[in-house]
Amino acid sequence: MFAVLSRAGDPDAAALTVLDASGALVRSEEHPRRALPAVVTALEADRPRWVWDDTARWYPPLLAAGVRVERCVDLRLCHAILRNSVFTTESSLATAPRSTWDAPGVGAADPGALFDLGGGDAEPDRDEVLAEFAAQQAAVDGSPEPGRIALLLAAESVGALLAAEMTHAGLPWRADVHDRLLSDLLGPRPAPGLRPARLESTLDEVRRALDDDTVNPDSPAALLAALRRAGIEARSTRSWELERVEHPAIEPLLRYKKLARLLAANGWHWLDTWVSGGRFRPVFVPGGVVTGRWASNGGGALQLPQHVRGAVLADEGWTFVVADAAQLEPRVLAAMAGDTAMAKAGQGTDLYEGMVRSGAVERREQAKYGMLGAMYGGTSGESGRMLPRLARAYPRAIGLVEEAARAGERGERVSTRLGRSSPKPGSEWQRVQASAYGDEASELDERRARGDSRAWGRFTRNFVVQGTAAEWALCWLGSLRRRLWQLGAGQPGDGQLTDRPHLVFFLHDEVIVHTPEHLAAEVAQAVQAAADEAGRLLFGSFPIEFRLSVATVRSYADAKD
DNA sequence: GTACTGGGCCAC
DNA sequence: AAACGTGGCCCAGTAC
Repeated sequence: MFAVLSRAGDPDAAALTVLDASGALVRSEEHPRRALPAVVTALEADRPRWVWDDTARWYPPLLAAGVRVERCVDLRLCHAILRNSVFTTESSLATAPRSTWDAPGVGAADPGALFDLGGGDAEPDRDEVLAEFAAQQAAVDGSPEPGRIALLLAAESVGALLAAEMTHAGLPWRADVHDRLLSDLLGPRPAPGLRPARLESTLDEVRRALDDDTVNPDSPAALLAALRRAGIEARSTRSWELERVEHPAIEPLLRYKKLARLLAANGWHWLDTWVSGGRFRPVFVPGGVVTGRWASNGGGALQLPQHVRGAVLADEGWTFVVADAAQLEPRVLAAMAGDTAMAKAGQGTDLYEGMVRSGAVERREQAKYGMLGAMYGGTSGESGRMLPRLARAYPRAIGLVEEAARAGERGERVSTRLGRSSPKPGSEWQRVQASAYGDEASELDERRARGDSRAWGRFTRNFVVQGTAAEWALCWLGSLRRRLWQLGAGQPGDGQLTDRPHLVFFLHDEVIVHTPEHLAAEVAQAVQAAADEAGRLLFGSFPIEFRLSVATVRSYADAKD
């Protein structure tokens, strides 16, 4: 059963259209928007799949009213997948001209879209939503891989629910602890426009050592000039480069850079802007990255530095279960390539250790950097040296990424396990390639074409692995979400999402669950069970293990080993 | 004032 | 070890 929500004639009302499992109309009605929480709650008992144009439009007001739904179809996210997938190229959805369904959705709109009045912010009406839903079902039904695509659409959609739920719940964040942490490192909070005391005194040290009492180290150009005047032959002011320079100014300068970065990125201003009511509420953007990873808006949720994680503290009587998937990408690669040797190396152990034990390489670091290089397209250093040995030991896994790279170099699309496909390279790329084959092609043209071609190959090489890992992660999230909700049932006050164990953070291969303390052990089991389920959903009976490192901690800072 | 770019650094 | 994938976001500097 499907329950379709859309715009009604009256802007203060919404249209509800109920379809049976075959898509036949059951009933159609209109409700005032303020009545939606009650209407949705009543219908949710029948476990419909809610169908709407954009989860970020419909779900937050429901959550604010205390209403959680079990499942949905996010038509905009699904459209983006079907539009581009090599599994649905023949569908009328994929061959139709671009429409408002191809525009970024609510909350994901780029600033340039402000002038695009036909953009994704315009709410489609009932007929438009029903037509799009039908077109999507037809695209799936006509696909050579309907099962995979359908799973991907379901996973993408449950991700959209979860993204809204995590923003709603927020990541517990103790502003007082954060403030103390900043004061300890930087000195007390200064008046606006002034540097904190510790930063100021560190700056003095730098200036004295450079014999330059005005240099601003926040300006790379000015800093580089000052370093040169002091006899330091640096090509840039990057920390990793400066680390190798012997000069009394370097140590305080590196210390200054660390402190300045902390202040700028996660200082008091960040705290004022992004933390309120004891919660940090980033906006997650499902499907925001071409590979299918999530992006985020506001507060830099993709880059919470280790320094400040001590401020992430569970509520009284609650705790965190923090889990991350160990060596997720190489495990995903092993499974998608059907590389039983690599899969076996990861059984019951750290994958890289297993690769050492199997004799492929001597040291864990070699396995790690070798695999990272193989998945990113690295050629230099340790990773480049290890590639031939890895290719001998794991020909199927390495062969898969090499093949993806060659396809990208030719300008072809590649796909993930479930059928998310890479975009075609842009017209400029095509032009550069074509120019290298022209009669008057210069050596420069050829070099540029070769460079662009390899760069696109590195993108497609990484796309298949990163994108399939993102699919695994979505399945993991979806399964975990369901398990957590069930775990919390029957607890006193289990009506609200945040009364039960619930997800509060997700980053590529890592989750944080906020849970009442007495349920922590069951949550930890659920997290692993969900990982196992995700593995089966993507790879069936292929013997790949998805190992997690799971920590039950009151502070996020204590989660890393 | 706003828009944009390059340098730099954080995360996975 | 340092150039090799995906992001967000800060600052300085420049153009308008």
